[in-house]
Amino acid sequence: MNGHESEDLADQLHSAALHLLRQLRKEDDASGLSAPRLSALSVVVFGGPLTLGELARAEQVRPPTMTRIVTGLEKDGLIKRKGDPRDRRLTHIEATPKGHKVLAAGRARRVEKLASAVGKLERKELAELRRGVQLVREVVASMRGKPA
Amino acid sequence: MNGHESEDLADQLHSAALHLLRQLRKEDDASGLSAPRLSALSVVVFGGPLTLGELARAEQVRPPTMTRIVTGLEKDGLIKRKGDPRDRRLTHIEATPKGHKVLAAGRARRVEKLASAVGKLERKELAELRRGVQLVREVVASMRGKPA
DNA sequence: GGGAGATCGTTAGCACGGCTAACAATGTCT
DNA sequence: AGACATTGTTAGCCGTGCTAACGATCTCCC
Repeated sequence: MNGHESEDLADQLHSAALHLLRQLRKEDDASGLSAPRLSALSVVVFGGPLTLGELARAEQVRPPTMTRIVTGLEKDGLIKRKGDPRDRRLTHIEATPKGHKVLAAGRARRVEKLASAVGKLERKELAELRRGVQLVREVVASMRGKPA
Repeated sequence: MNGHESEDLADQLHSAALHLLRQLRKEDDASGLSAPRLSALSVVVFGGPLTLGELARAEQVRPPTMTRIVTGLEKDGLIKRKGDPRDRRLTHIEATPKGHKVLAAGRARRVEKLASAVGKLERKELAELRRGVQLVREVVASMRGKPA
């Protein structure tokens, strides 16, 4: 087994993700949204209305955590809670127009940042990066599958 | 400009990093160390003794934050503070034998996890992933260069 | 119908990590 | 010696993650 290679790769992946998020966080601060809130908002905007529990599972956090994230987003007027008439335990969550707008703005900001950071990358490298991201997604999915 | 591509890539990179870290955090929990602590310990172990300020810069956090991380690591007996006789403002930080051991163990654990997650990846994909990680590192470095 | 149990979301309370502001201690430089 | 800079710490705020416990609601089965 190529233990050494995997070992290095694990560490570098870990480190790269950590530092990338620290950088992106700074940028996303401009929208007044933390990474978890932005991520959750994104899911709500693109994933249509969904319940709090579904959102928690999608974001891989526990319900109490999602309750607070949602509360924060609602306080900012970015999303809205809606009760379900058929099952009154459920809370459906949907994005407000402002939510759509803020997400788009943050997206634009991040793109601008990434664009400058990616400026020196050749078209070919862009494709390689995209491929790498895809592989990371697969790895994460694989990890989720077999817990520990 | 290929705005659409960059936009998607930015989001996916963001999301992938976020979810990857959430998964790795669970694994690293087994060592009783959070991601920031583990990362800092790693720098100390491989980067030799260095001052708290240097460590803070390396980890891209503010000194007060690093003070607490270091305090936690010291309480666990993984690192040791050492005063500088020549400049008594400085605090040198070095890993204890236990620190080396714990880091190695966590590393092994993570490798095991990654190995299973990567099991379905072909050798070629491994190389692609490595390439992707390298590009992420460059992007992060580029971001650091031009702040905002 | 009615009670047992499952499910959903919330609240309470803990630990941690990020920040700024303010401070003491120390070093440096004029 | 005195003014200034640098280093690390403390205090205090906010956000994120968790578990435990709870109320409300739904379901299922007798």
